[in-house]
Amino acid sequence: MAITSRDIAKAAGVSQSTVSRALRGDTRVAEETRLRVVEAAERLRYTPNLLARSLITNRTKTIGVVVSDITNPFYPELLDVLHAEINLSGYRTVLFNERTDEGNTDTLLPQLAGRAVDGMVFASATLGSRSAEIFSRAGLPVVLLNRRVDEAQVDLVISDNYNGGQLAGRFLADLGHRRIALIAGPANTSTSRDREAGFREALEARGAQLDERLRRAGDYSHQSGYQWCIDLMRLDPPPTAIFCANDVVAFGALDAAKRLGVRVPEDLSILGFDDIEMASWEVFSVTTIRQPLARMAKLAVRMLIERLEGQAEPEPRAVVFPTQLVRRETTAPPAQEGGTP
Amino acid sequence: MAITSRDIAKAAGVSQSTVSRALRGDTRVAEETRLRVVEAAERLRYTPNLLARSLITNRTKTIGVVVSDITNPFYPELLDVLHAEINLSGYRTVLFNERTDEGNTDTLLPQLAGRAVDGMVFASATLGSRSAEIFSRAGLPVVLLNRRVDEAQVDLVISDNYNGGQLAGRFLADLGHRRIALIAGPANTSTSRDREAGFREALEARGAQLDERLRRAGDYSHQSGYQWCIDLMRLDPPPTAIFCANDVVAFGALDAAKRLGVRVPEDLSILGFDDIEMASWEVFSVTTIRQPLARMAKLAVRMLIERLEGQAEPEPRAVVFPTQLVRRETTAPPAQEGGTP
DNA sequence: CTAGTTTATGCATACGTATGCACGATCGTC
DNA sequence: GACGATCGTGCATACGTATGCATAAACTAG
Repeated sequence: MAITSRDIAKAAGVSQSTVSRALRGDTRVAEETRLRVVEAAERLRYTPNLLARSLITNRTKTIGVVVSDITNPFYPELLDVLHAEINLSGYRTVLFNERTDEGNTDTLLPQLAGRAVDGMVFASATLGSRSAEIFSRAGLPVVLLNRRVDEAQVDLVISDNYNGGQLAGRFLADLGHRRIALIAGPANTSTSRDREAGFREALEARGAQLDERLRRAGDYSHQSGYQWCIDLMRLDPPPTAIFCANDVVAFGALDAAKRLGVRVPEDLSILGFDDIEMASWEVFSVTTIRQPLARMAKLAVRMLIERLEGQAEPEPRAVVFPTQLVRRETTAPPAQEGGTP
Repeated sequence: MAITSRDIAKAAGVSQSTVSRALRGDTRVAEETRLRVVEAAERLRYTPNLLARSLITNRTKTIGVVVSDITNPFYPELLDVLHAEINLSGYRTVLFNERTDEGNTDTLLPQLAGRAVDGMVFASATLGSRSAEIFSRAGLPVVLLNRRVDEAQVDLVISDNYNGGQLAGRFLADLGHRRIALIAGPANTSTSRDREAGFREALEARGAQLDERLRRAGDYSHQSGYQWCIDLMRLDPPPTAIFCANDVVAFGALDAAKRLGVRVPEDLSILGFDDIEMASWEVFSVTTIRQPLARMAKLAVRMLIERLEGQAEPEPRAVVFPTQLVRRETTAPPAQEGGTP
């Protein structure tokens, strides 16, 4: 049915091995026969069977990318860059959209150990998860993007989330806010943990320690921002600012504020994290802490490829990018308590 | 290095064939030896090499999904459902994020013909594109989701975009609008073409023929909605309503309106298409034409799988889902021309 | 002109699994 | 107790490609 290299061999009057060599550009094959083979291959529309090739070479030219919720706008943005960079390197992208929090590592494992991919990019590792370690130990190159995992001895590309949290805390405190709320991400993510730690440190350094009653934890979703913002604004007195662990959460909070008729930033300041594309949309225009996502994603792929092609030293590398405050329109000094006369 | 079925065979004291049969659940293998094999496999952490398996069975258990711009929120939503359904069926998802408009079908072709996937879901075919046809002709099952391609004899899952356009036109005209603008999608997409055709028909039927000076065409992006909305509102007189070929375009238009200080819906009505998740976010709350995207995506995968498993009749099927108007807060009757005294 | 070298090609095999076929063992039946 | 049926297992091979090794042909050098 399908056309194999043997068919080409027959058509070109050479052996199968010569076909293989000719098409792969082996210098030892004569120019004349190479042309004959290429011609025959094109005429018969031959395309090599990648499976058979991979079986021999033990390389699939495929990279797996794990995200936890592709519906969250944060990931498509990452995925876009990842995919482009992976393609550019001559690899394909296999997508795994796994709720890592549900602990279904088992679903992934067989697929990978089945040598279906050459390497993995984890864009959403959770702290408890041992998947990265398992894969790595199975000899599969792995790079962690955006999140850390404590034990794993793997390549790492993240931004300085602790410092990002500090920037956030400093900024809000310096604006004059004192009743500052926090909507954190999942406890088992390094991003949320580090951002919160930095945030707390900065607040404390300014004598504005985080009131535990103003702390909420969600799952980095729009829904969690929406729901917790409503919840927080019901307090008496309500917070004058909310630090959201995520831009998407900030969008949810903004939505809630609009729903409640709370004016942003006059009555409530909202601060996000990531600076995804949408954060700059006019309706949001959210002040946020920027991570250089595109550069991070690119580097992650490059590091993985390097390791795949065997040019990388064995020791795992960790690259940390700086974060940066981006001022937009969702933050302002708090309103005067008493109001104007 | 890696553990093969031969290692298991040795460990369990049977032949390689028996291992294969035992693990695949062949009934002809004795229960006792089956257990012995399974035990050995687990003990040695054996995972079958999928490449070798695929080479024999000629099935990779992998489905390719093509989207044109994963950054566009429309696609992640589709992708989420597609991926889930594909996983559920025991398949993997290979992602292709190709700007089909750039005609780089050539990048795709070798990968597929290389039997790297069992079938393809095209979520963003363009009218001119012959890729679907090519793949289909190469014996690779293909299903078109969301968009049509004229010539191709392949399975098709779309919604009634023509009728959706009619709903839009009818709704705006019946609200009393007469200066109605259109921001269309790319001319080479069936969705945009059909929506526009239905829209025009409905307007004409109400004596409110589309003014060509109020027509713009973009690329379904936020950016295009933003830019064209600003452009349209500079006209004198400006339109009182804009039908956007897409929710994302509508978001862009809303953004522009906010930027310009134009009140929505008081000064300007905005109507979208798709009803993606974000459309219901409070900041947008955009009136739109709903397509049952989740159901469409699920069906597309099911149809493909059916064809893969060979239970489907050879004739291509086309399923068309109905659309539906969803009223939210971005549409209202036009303001009185003269204003109130 | 011969021996040694280079060059171009083919032969054979391997990758790891699935499976048709054959064969030995076990069972039931009369 | 012998014979056919059934069952369980192993042998051999195939999938399509890549590659080490051998070899034939062409060439170089003395």
